Amino acid sequence: MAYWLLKSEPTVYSLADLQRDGETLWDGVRNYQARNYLQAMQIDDQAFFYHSNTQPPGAVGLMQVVATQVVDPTQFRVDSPYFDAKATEEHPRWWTVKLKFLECFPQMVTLDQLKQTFTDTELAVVRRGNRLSVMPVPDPVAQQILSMAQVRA
DNA sequence: GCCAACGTTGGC
DNA sequence: GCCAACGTTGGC
Repeated sequence: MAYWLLKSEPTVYSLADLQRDGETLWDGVRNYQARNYLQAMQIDDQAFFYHSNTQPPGAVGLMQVVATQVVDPTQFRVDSPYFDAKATEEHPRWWTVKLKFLECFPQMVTLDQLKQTFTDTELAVVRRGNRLSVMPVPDPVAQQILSMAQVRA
């Protein structure tokens, strides 16, 4: 079982939204490196929900992968901001995963805490200027984040 | 609101 | 295929 970190701006889609919905399709990712990570995800992998563009930013909860290799439907919708004219039903360009809510951390693990604890090779999100919205988290790093969040690992 | 980082686009 | 211009992300 692997761990990941997924960013979302809470004004767009927050952990509270996921808690309400139960599960969600993580659609709209339009970056090839992020897509490749999404394609590498396996059922039962877990992902940290990271709130970006907030004060403070940080990891706020945990999700679980419940469906993999899902074709992102927004690429075909002309009225969607994620529409991609080069994608066809026969040859889609963008895949994603479905995630379910697992838990909301008793306390947020802030970016500041993450920066104090990990190097940018251990955890890419702490690298200055990093814009990648989907990234792997090595298992020992994930265990440590869980303990910082006061969640039993 | 500013701007660093960096991916994408398009002219050549 | 190079690279300047541009657009976006996201911390500060």
